[in-house]
Amino acid sequence: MTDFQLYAANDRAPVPARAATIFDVARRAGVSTKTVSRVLNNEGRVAEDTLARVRAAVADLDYRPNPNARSLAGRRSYLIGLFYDNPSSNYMADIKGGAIRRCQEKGYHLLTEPCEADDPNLPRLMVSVATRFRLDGLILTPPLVDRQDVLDAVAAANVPLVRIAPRTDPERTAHVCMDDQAAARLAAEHLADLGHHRLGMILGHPDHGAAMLRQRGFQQAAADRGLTLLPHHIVPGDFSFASGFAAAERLLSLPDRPTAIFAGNDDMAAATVAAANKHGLQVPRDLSVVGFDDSPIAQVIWPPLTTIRQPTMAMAAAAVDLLIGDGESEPVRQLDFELMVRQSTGPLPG
Amino acid sequence: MTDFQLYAANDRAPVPARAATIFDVARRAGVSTKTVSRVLNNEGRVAEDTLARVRAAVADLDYRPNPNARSLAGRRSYLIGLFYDNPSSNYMADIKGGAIRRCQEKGYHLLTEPCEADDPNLPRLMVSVATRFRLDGLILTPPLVDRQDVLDAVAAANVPLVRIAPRTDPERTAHVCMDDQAAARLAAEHLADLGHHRLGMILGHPDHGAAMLRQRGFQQAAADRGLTLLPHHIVPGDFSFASGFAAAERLLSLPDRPTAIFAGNDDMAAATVAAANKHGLQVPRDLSVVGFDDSPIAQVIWPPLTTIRQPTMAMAAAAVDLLIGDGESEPVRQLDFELMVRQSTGPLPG
DNA sequence: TCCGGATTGGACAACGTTGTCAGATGCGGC
DNA sequence: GCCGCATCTGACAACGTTGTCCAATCCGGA
Repeated sequence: MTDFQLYAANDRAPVPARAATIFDVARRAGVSTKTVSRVLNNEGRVAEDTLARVRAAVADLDYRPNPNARSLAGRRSYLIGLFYDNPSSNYMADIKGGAIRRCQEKGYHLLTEPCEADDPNLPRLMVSVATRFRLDGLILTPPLVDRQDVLDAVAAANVPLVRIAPRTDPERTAHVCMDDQAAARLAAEHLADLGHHRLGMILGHPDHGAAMLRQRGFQQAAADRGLTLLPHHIVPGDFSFASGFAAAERLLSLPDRPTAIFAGNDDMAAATVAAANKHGLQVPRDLSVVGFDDSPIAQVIWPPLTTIRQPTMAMAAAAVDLLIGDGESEPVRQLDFELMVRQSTGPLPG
Repeated sequence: MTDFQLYAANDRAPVPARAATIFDVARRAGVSTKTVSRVLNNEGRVAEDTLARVRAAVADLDYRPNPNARSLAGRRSYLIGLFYDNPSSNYMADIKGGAIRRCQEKGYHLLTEPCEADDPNLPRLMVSVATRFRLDGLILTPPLVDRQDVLDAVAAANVPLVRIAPRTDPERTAHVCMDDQAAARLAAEHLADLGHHRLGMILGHPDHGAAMLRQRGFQQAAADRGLTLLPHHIVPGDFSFASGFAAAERLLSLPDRPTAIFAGNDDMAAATVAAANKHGLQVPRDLSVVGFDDSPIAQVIWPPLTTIRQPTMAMAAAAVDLLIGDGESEPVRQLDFELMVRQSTGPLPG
C-alpha cells in the first residue's frame, strides 16, 4: 500500500496504476473506513466537518468504490436487470437507452439480457441471475410481462419487479404504462376528422395485451363516429414489418379497399406505406396511414408517418425510478401519449 | 448455513431461498473449495474421478459462482466493456446484439456505456470504469476508435482493447475490420454494369475513417470504368438520415442530376429514396440508389435497398473472441462483405 | 457534579471467490 | 526399501466493501 500514488483532481494528473481504496480515503481524511462508508451511502449520523473532510478526500483521490466489493458485502448491487425478447429493435433501443441514461444519472448500471420468451426454464434463469448478481431490480417488457410463471418465481424470490406494459390484469406488480386504448381512439378520430369513413386496421401480435387495447380503442371510436369498419378490413399482423407488408397487400388488393389504414405499430405502418408505393398508390393522396409508437422508423421514410408518440424512453426511465425509489411512491405510473401529425395522413380527396 | 435447501436439477424443484455457494459444492463432493475452484476455472491438475465428482455436485446444486466474489478475488471479471457514441441506433443495435450473444456463449457479460465522443475526460472515465470493474477488455467503435488520448490511456492502464474500425493507422491495437474500399468499388461496379455513367455520391462523416475509404474506393472504380463523377455530384453528409435527405435534395434539384447515387450508409440511402419520392421520382426507374451496411432499414422501405452487407454482428462477435482468446490468435481480423442486390437499383432506362 | 440519552466514530467479522504455498500421495528407478 | 519427482489437494490469506455492535463524546437536566 506504500506504492500508492496520490494524484490531484486535475486533467493533467497521471492515471493511477492502482485505483484508490476506501482505506486510502480514510487515511487521508483521518477517519475509519466505516465512516467513509457512511458518507458514501448517505447513512447520516456524521458530523459536518467530518463529512466535509471525507468528501474532500474522495474528490482528491478521485475515489470511486469498487462495485464488486460493494455488492459482495452489502445488500445492493447498483445493478438493474432488463430481460427482453422483443423483436422490434427500434422499440428495444429506446427502452435500453432510456433505462441506461437514468441508471447513469443515479449511479446504477444496467445488465441487459436477451432471452427466449418460450423458454420453460426462464423463471429459474431469471431468479438465478437476479440472486447471483444481487440485482436491485428487474424490468420486464412485453411479451415477457405476461408470463405467469416468471412473475410467480420473481415474486417468490423477493426481487423487485417493474413491468412496462399495459394495465391488463390486477395489479400484482408495479408497472409503467400508457393508455393504449385512448391513444388508438385518438388515431381513429384524427382519420374521421380528415373525412375518411372506410377504415382499415392491421392488428398487432395477439400475445401482446397492447394489441387488443389498440384494436378496442380504434373500434370504439369508429363506432362512436358512425364509421364503417368492415370485418374483412381488420387483418392480423404481429408487429413485424413483414407481417404488415403482407396485411397491407391484402387490404390494398381489395376492390373496396379502405382509404385510411391504422397499423398496430410503426413497423407495420411503414410496411403499409411501402406496399402502397409498390402498388403505385401515393400516400397520403390515395391512402392515409397512421402508425403507433413514433419509433425512429416513422421519420426515416417518405412520407414521414403520422403516429401516436409513445414515450418509450421516458417509460423505461420511470421504471428505473420505481425500482430505485424505495417503494414510497405510487407503484403505477401512467405516462401521456401524443398524436404526431405528419405527412402520411391527409384529407379524403373528392 | 444449516437452512440451505438441497434441490435436484429438475424443473419441479423449488427455487432455493439462498443460492448454493462453493462451500456447498465442496462439501457435497467431499473436497476443498480450492479444488472446486480449480474445476470451475479449468486449471487442470485435478484427478479424473475428483473432476467427475465435483462436476456432479455442481450440476446437482445448480451451482453458479457469484460473479462479484469471483472478480473481487481473482483477476478476471468476466465482463467486457463496450463504449460508444454512435448516433446510428441500427448499427449499434447490431454491434450490441452480436457482442452480447457471443458473451453469453462464453459465460461473459457485456457492460454497455454510452458516452460523449468529445468529452475531454473520456480517457480517465474509461480507465476508471475498466479498473474499477476489472473489465477483461474493452471494445471501441467509430468514432471513438480514433481518439489518440483514449488509446494512450487505455494502453497505459494495460487494458486489452479491440477496435471495430477500418485499418487506417499503424496497427497499435487489435482490431476487426472489413475492406471498405473494395466494398465501395464493388458498389460502383454494380452501377456501371447496369449502364449508369453519371454517378453521384453522398459522403459519410469526415471524422470516420470509413467515410474516406468508401469515397476513395468509389472514385477509383469510377475512374477505372471511365465513368463521370463530377465534383459537384459529390456532396457531404454525416451518416444521419437528415444529412442524407438534404444532400439528396441538392443532387436531385440539379439540372444534370446523376442517374445513380451511392450513399455512404443505409440511413442516407433511405433518405435518398425518401427525397426521390418527395420529388416524384420513382426508384429505380428514374434513380438507382446503393447504400452501405445492410442495416435493418434497408429492408423496411420500398423499394428495399441494394446495399453492401457489412457483417456487423459478426464483427462484434469477433471482437469479443479476440478479447477472450488469450491473444494467441492473429490480432487483426478482416471479415467479408457482400453486395446485396435488391430493388433500389435497375438498368439505366433508354 | 453526575447521569442518561443522543450522536458520532471505529474494530472486526462477514460476503464468496481465487492466489499462494506447502503438504500429501503415487510412482518409477536404483 | 528408499528417494526424488510429478501430480494432486487443501489451509489460509487476500480482494474492498458494508453490517454489527460497542465505545467515546457531547449535551442538557437533576
